[in-house]
Amino acid sequence: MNSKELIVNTLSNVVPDDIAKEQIEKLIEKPKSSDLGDYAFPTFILAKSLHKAPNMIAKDLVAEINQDGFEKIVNTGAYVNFFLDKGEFSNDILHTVLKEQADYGDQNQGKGGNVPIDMSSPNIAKPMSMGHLRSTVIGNSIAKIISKLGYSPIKINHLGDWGTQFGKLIVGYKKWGSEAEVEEDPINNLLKYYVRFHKEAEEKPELDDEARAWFKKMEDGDKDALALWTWFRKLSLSEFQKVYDRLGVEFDSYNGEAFYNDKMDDVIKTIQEKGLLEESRGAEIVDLSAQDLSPALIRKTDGATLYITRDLAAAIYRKNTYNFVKSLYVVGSEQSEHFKKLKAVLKMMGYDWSDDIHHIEFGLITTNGKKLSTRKGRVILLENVLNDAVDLAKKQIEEKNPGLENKDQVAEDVGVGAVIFHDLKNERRDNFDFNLEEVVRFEGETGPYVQYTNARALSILRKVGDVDYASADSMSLSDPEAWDTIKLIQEFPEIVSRAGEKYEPSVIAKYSLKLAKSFNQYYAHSKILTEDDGLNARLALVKSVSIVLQMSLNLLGVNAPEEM
RNA sequence: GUCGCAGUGGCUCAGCUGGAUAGAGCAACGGUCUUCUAAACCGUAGGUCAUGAGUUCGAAUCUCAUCUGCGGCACCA
Repeated sequence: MNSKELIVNTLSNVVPDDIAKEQIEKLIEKPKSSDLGDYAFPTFILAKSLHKAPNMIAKDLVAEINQDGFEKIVNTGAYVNFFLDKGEFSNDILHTVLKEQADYGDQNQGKGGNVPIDMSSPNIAKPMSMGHLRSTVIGNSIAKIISKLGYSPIKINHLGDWGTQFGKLIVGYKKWGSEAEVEEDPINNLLKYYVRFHKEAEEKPELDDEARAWFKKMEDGDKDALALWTWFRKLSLSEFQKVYDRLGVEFDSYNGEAFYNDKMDDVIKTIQEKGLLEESRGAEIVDLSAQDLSPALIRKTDGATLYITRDLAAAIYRKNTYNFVKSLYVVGSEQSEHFKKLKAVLKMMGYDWSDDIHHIEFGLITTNGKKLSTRKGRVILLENVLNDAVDLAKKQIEEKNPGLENKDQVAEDVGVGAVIFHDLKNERRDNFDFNLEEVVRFEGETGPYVQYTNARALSILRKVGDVDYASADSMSLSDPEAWDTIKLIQEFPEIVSRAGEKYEPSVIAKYSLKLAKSFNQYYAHSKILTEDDGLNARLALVKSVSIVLQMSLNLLGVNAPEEM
């Protein structure tokens, strides 16, 4: 019986019969402050039926209640406050964590079901920006979280490797570029052509016609055009790979837009067969006015397909290939309309599984309050941000721990970790204005703070050497200084499932900060390494904290250096 | 115009399905390293939770309206 069940049972013996156990369980809450106990039962709802003031009810309940198994049960105002037996509780939880280790918190609500996650999806020949970072790290973290909940995530990098921008790129390259230049620094030089193209096209609209012509050649299978496309794609991909390596992200599929080129005719045919395709203003659409949405443009006036056509093909392909239980798209919230349409069209096509598609939207990153724009050259290069962060981390190490052995690796872990953590710390939907100083901050509520806490815990464990605390019979720890930390460790499984249900890595990030803070407080106020009866239990606590902190960081995709 | 998202101390944000005096972190000020890593810890100061109604025993949390900001709104993705 867990502690909550114990409380429900205890209460149900003294509360009027018309209040069901489930109802009691729903009413039980956690007080804001530990001084008020570990759980509380508000008595307001009993006031009417008992014709008594809530304060009196709480007092009477406490007088009647059986206190066995608790440290104490008292009333404060209208609340009945429960204080758990610290020794027993800590003994249970610490044993569990030390036994299960990295499996602690594992759950099986997913039952192995496949969950494709559309994430990252940078555009070929453009640098990865902070926006792509968001999609990448959020998707990666969600993959790890749902994997712990028993799902099988499939990480798909839906590369932007097709479209009219390649026509522009080819024009730009032919006019202003050279092979040597591109080989030397592919992304930046390709970007240079792209930005210049847009600048010059403002004056010379005929450039746009040229670009369209080149893209048409690509679609028609022209050898020269496709050779250039293949080359750009290959160079870009290997540049992207460098960033993914640093972020520790791997993909199960790189099927991007081009992959669906030969799969769209079938989709359009099906839409037509179901009688959904209409002509409007020279284009072919699916009318969605019944769903209060603007029409889905399936084919342009010139016969070319569009974004949604491709996404329909992709959605169907993924259902056929993976037979998913859910299909996730980690894409900015400015596209929420698009996903509503996508789901609506699928539904109209008779695919009920469209309900299993979820748009995991996130807020956009701005600079000085303005949206980033590749075309205007207003980008924040992810690589620069990572480099700056790592440099700063290196500097900190030189200052604070100059004797550290693998400084460069640790600087990489800390710098990159700070950037990832910063991105995941807040709710996904929040917009944020990019501020380098804030992103690479190492103090306070940051990734490095959590990493540092873990490193200190590990340092203690290194110091004790061969004390066999892990197999000790008793890990009973009634030290009030340690109590908040113990309770937080116990909460971890609940936190993981909440993060999974909401597709919200910030739940994990916030939790890791709370646990780190709580442990740092304990650390600052208690001497852990003293020879007394409590040593085993304290070491078990330190070990448990480090296990859970490392797991939390891991779920976020952040490394946890042993020393820093 | 319309739809969506948001509005909490100087700044950045927590606040779970409504509940006990609204919490953190930065920044400011003041303390704590001969003792387990001071990337830490402790303290002080700072908020009529955008505004106005409503529901409720009880609202930052739910409903409606208003204001402000951001984003989307047919041939980009």
